[in-house]
This record gives sequence, C-alpha cells and structure tokens, in this order.
Amino acid sequence: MSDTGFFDKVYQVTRLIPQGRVTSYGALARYVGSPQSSRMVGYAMNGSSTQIEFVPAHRVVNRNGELTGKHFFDGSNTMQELLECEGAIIEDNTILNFKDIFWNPNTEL
DNA sequence: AACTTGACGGTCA
DNA sequence: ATGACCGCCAAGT
Repeated sequence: MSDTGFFDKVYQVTRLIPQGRVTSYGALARYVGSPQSSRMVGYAMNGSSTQIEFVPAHRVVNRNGELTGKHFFDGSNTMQELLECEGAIIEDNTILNFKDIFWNPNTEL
C-alpha cells in the first residue's frame, strides 16, 4: 500500500475505525509510528475531505473525548450528530461514554 | 529557504 | 489538580 507519507497512513487507519467506535489522535499517531505527532493527525484530518475515499474523521477526538475538531465540519454540531447517531453520548462537546466506545488500533487491529 | 502555525499528548513545576 | 513547555511532521506565508 502506498505509504506516501504520514497523512495517508493516518487516513487509512482512520477508515478502519468501526462504526459506533471512536479513537484519539494520539492512538492513531502511535499506530502510524509517530507517538508524539498527535497534532499532525488532526492536521491530516483537516485534509480528509480532499480524499477520494471517505474518512470518518468525526470518530477521532482528543484523549479527553472532546470534540475539538467539530468546528472543521459543515455545521456547528455536525460532528456531534454523526457520533450520537452512532451511539455516542455527548454533552458539552465531550463524549461521556468515551471509555466504552474507545477503539485502540494498537490493541484491536 | 526560513519561520510560524496547527483537530494533541506527555511531562515537569 | 492546574498551568506551562517541548516534541513532532506538513503546509502556508
């Protein structure tokens, strides 16, 4: 597969996130081999919309379960609605059942 | 070509 | 427990 770079790896792993589950930037960063580049993961998500294949960027939140990237979606609460639609309990931009639906690529992949 | 910024995370004071 | 600092890679200016 094309490891054309950091971003592509991130996109590919992100697509593997099961529906109804979420993961963190740090977990993805660690999986692609750059544990300290969690910011880059978020930055990559920024360009996820330019990808041919759909990337469920809404399933990626920070380690605190907060929807820090909701601002980068169409509406103001698009990300939240998508997640709630998949079974997440969200309040004040935070996934309350984060611990329950967390998906760790390093452990479950 | 150099500097700054960015959807984060871990550590140290 | 709260706040500041550093690291990391890519893209924009």
